[in-house]
Amino acid sequence: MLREPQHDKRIIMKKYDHKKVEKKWQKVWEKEEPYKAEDTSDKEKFYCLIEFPYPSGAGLHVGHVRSYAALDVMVRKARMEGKNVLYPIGWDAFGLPTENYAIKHGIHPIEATKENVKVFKRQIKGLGISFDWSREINTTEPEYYKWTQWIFLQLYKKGLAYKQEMPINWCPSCKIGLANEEVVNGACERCGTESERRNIKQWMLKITEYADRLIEDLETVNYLDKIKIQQINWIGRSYGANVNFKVKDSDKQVEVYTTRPDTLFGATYMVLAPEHELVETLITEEYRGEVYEYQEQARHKSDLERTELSKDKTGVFTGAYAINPVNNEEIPIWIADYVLATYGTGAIMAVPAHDERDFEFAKKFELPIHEVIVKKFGETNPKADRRDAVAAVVKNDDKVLVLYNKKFDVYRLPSGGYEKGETAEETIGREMLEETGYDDFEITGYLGMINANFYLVDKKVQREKFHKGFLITLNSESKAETAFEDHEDYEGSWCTQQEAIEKLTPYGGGEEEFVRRAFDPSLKCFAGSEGAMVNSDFLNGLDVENAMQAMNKWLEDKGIGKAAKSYKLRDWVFSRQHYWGEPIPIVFCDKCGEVPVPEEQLPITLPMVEKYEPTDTGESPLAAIEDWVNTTCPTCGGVAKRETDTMPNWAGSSWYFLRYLDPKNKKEFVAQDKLKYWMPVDLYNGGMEHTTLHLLYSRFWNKFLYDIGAVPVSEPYKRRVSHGMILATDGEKMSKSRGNVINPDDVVEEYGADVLRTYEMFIGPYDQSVSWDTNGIKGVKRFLDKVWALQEKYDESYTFNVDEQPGKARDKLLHQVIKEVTNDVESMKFNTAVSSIMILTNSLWSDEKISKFEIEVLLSLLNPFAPHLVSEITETLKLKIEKWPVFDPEKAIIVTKEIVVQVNGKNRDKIALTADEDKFDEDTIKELALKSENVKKYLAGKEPKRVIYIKDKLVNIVV
RNA sequence: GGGCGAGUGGCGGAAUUGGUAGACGCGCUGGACUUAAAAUCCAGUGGCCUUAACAGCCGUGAGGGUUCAAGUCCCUCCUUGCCCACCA
Repeated sequence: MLREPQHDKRIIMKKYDHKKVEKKWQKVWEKEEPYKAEDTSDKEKFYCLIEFPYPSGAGLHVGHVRSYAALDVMVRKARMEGKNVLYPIGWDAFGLPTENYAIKHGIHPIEATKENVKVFKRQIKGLGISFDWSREINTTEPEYYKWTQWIFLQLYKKGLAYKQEMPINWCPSCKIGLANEEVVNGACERCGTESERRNIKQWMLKITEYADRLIEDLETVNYLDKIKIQQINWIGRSYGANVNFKVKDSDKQVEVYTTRPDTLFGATYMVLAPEHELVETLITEEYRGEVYEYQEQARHKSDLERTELSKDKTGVFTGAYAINPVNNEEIPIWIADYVLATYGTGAIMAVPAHDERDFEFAKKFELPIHEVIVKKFGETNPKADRRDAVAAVVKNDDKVLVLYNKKFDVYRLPSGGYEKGETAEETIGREMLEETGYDDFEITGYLGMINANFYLVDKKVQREKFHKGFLITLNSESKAETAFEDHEDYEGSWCTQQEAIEKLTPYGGGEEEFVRRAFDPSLKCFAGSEGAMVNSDFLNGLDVENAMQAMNKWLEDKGIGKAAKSYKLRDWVFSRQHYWGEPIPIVFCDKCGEVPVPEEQLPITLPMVEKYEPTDTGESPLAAIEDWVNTTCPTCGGVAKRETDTMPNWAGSSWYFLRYLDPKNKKEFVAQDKLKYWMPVDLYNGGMEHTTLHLLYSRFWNKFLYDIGAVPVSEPYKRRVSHGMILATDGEKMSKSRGNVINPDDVVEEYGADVLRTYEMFIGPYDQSVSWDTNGIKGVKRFLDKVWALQEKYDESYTFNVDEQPGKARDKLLHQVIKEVTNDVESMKFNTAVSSIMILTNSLWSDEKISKFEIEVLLSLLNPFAPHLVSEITETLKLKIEKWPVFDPEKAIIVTKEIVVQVNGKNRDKIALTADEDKFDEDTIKELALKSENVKKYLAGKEPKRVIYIKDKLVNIVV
């Protein structure tokens, strides 16, 4: 018998020549510019923004490719869906790396930037990313930074830009100011000399004025949760109160900021930051020497040292006392570097009983600790019998003594109430002896007070107990013989921390808290919100929230303080003493003072200079260019000098998304009609490292521009997403020094841009970091080769029958894949999108002929990922794939062909559904399931209790 | 110390959000083609038991819990990544 020849599926067609094909299509796109956005249109707009790159000498990184390609997939799909797409690109080129490169190689930063941009541009174009190149911008071109300077002037006019003395990091050897990132382990990155702090007058922008809106408006945008949370934490808003403390024997006052005004009765000392301006006027003669010495030390400590030594508190007494306004107690005023000059008022009231830092400080310097808030267990009951009591945590290395009451089956600590005239210590000593019998012990610690509200089973009363805990250490196992007389019901046992907590908790007396505190001393300064006030006069018995309100009201009534907010966010230091940045458009005139440059004189261009090194004085190199610095005053025409500081490189990137809309406009920074059409940005992708600085700065600038009526929306970005890093094959960060860098040029050369793009989409979840896998890329190449080879199977005249199998199944698959790819691309799950296209490809591969519909669907879906290859096949086969395919929801429903039958949740059988599957209803399927031989075996004659049916999925029989 | 995540085969990772765990890809094994290799094609591939098949048992960091049913929800713990870090 003649066997039918098996059809040969090997790729015998001429191999796909990526070099030729990709170059060809890149030329076509260069010439025809199909990716130009229309300035205005009736079409729905889609503004898709990628963080523009810093054109460094290192060239494009595979990490750039990941996000550029991802958004390229989204915009190519959007275009196929008929949207007017804006996907622009530009260069964020001001900044230190280029300046350092220029200094090192003697090349002007302008030239260096040009070179780097050229490389980046060639690389990006070689990837076939569909940027609208007609809108390319560069932050270092005067036509661009003219408007950066213009925005600065607007900020200045509104009082949001001001000059102030600020400490900067200073390298005494290089004689330059250092950016934070240039200080490595407290030393200059370049020469290794230890850096110092110097005060220099700096331009500042009042971003703190926008802090509340920067938090609140996050509710109106769609950012990843982790991005929102990071921004909120960075801004760090807290609510509390400012309180004025009078200084004893003086007319001076010290204002402190606290988030816990409710604990004011527990303030037993006060601490000022060493830099606090009042320190000088407060110190008494006796302590002057010590204070000065401490201040001097603090000045030389870098931030790093200050935090590294965070556990070990340091400080000195000033000799002065303040008066606690609530109880008129005299409290000593100290200075310590654990208090930051830049946060709050630079001074605190210390409540050592309820703040861990204050607690450590108080322990070290033996300052008093007053408990004013106790942790609460159970709900307060007004009818409860109120008692004061003490409890003992008898602890040896890692075990504590727990008593068991046989009669009532409860566990307790040795404890009891006071007898007349007893101190707490005497009570605990007596109870120890009575309940445990031990007679050779010491009190080695106090564990604080708790407030327990519970039903006492042994006495049958509702009780509210104010309970003090003491840590007890046994000196020996010695026991008194008579002790157990009254307590024969008790039996002691040694328990681990966990055992003790588990045993004591059911009792309801909260004694387990003492055990926790015995093992973790930091818990002693309880400061939670579930507490009750004690030792606090008019606050006693209140919960924390009410106590805070009551205290705030009291402070306001007495004029001593008032409710206040504070932020971790500081104003933005906007000056740099460097050459390669936008000159700040301000002039200093002897007569008129600080004068803004009139708008019509913009841009203030950077002069060409020979040397870019900062000067010995810490001024920008611009200070040395006399014919640039010396100018005339715009107001009086007299002699004046230009500001020589430049802007940080965050400046240009704070508004570039606006300039893309109208990059060549000479009259305005952007025309209003274009802003109205395009803003806000629909999708903005960037690295997590820019979440706190760039993202916050640009939101701030946009809000400011909105306030002055220059832009139409308050929030610039509708949706913000973030890509994960691409790590080297060893799982480490790619770096030159490790020698593990993958250069995209090499990959494009060997495999082609389409393979690189598709591989990076397939490599893993877009928002997670992934390691490069040299083998993985081969799999993607095979996949694209297979698509290429499918051309051979294409038969224009072939169609398949959708009413009969297998045509029906194929039709279903096509719709399912369209659905999955459509949804996955929208939710940026590119890896599973590629996987779905692979499944379709494999399915088509097993057929001898492919219809027009099939190949068009495949190529349409693949086009955003591998546009060169798809364009080439489309042209060769004379196909049309201009539109994104649409799925039929009916057909795209995934119905499994089998129903799983479980017995007690374990898979036991499957029921195959035949062609007329629609006929099967619930009862039929349940019946079929019960008839199954295998099911019968497991039922073993028993009657099923319940039969659960999940449509099209499974039957579970419960016995 | 605080905040946010993550833990699934030999590897990268899927899982319609509580319903057949391991899609897709890599790697590996066997076969076809070849003088041979590469490339390509076909088949298999979580572990254990088994010559093999059938069947079975185990299995999503560990331990408990909720449920007819848990990778998915709840509690405790372990490991790990990133960001911030004396913020009163």
